[in-house]
Amino acid sequence: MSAPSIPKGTRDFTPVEMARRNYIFDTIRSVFMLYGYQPIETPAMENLSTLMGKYGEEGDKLLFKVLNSGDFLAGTDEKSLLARDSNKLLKHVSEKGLRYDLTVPFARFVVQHRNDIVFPFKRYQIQPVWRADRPQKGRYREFYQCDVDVVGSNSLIYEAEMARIAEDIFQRLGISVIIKLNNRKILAGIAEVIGEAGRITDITVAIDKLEKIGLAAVNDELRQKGLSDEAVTNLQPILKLQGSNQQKLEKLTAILEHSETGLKGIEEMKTVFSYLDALKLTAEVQLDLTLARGLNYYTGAIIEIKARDIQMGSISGGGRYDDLTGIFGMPGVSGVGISFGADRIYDVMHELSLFPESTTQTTRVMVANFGGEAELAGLSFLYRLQKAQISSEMYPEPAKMKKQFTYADQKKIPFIVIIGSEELSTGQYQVKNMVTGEQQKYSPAEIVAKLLGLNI
RNA sequence: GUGAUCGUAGCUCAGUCGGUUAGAGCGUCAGAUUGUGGAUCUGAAGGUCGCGGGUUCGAGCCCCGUCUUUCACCCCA
Repeated sequence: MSAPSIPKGTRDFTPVEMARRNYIFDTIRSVFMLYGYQPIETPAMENLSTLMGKYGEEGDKLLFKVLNSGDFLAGTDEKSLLARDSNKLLKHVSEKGLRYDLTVPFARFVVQHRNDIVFPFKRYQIQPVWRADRPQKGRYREFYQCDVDVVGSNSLIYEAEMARIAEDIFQRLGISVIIKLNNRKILAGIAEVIGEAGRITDITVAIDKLEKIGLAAVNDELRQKGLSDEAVTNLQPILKLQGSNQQKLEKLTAILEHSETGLKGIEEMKTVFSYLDALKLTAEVQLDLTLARGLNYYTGAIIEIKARDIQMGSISGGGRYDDLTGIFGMPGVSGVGISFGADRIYDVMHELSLFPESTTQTTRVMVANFGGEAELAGLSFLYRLQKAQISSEMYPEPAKMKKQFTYADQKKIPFIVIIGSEELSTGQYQVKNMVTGEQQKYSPAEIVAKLLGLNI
């Protein structure tokens, strides 16, 4: 039999890793709750009809599809079978898929539960998502997203709240970040004024690469996508836009003076900046026009967060979506949210050594096992410790002391209680502090009291 | 999806031009120490060289396929 394995891009997590992951999850969760968000969960699988077409063409390809159970070929027609036409075959053999993000399932959830929800609805959701991507640095096929969203309000206060939450979380985790902001309306306005209103996606995807491949290559790509030379020329001042956020907004106001949408986007951006000011944001916030984000449901603000001092994709991203619920038959409900990539945050913290040493929580007390009557007394005392809410365990057999102590040492258990024949006769148990090496005798009641008081 | 790349003991890695029985450090286990961990010393166990096929008298090493890892593109948390 060959060694067992797990699918490409998936991972096991050891107790040490889980302690660190939980540290991240706990931090994120407590901030979400602090800002008044409530948890929900949705199934790992959604109907394919819920997922398809929400993430762009590329997203559809990256969806994991689940084969129908039973005789999955029953509903297929011979023509597409013989033609090996996977696309046509798909809808007959698969009707479910693994969730690709948490935002679309959330929109579905809101529509389905609209009568039970108080709007504006503030929810958080921490669950894994799956993408059939090729794994690479910071990219997995199964990873956790931690989403906060609020639906049922157009208030730009929530845009600012997303940034506020992000800063709060990353401050607590000790990660220094840059918050990048943009607005789809500004992007739409740009497309409008250069005379290519229908090409927002191509334009944004191309200018998103500005930093990576440079101005010339972006222009080449734009022409290749079919933009006129004139449009590309008109785009240049926008691509070359520099200065402070305010200066950029002023220049943009002039450039977009004939685009109503564009001006609205600028107005929104200014309002968000004023809110951020009031919320005392201290992280660097950049107006970044190259920030586009491929997910095609965003309509207003776009937010993305990158860690400083490290080469890693964005560790958090989100934005405003005006009509995601409309796709599911509930129009006119606007939402805004942000997603934190727990696995990338882990990788950043690991590489920058930001985890506190004490994330691993283990047993606090081990009761040594001497067998016979001593074993029974040990068990009784063990239960007494556990009733007092002290995390404790007993060594399972009367092995050599060396072995029992080595076990406690390796598990970093800070205390050992020794109950042997001598202790049984005096009623005074030995307590060894594994950090200092000190050892003293106490009555059982004293031990419990001491451990509760020590709080180590 | 396209193009590269990696895989040898639990971990990190050596392994010459294709040549006998594949090595080291760390870790593990046992003992030195029969009621006391970390340090030291002694010893031991541990391998289908990712998997499958091929070339060869002979393959860890060469060739093909496959899986996995890492990386770039695409896209993204």
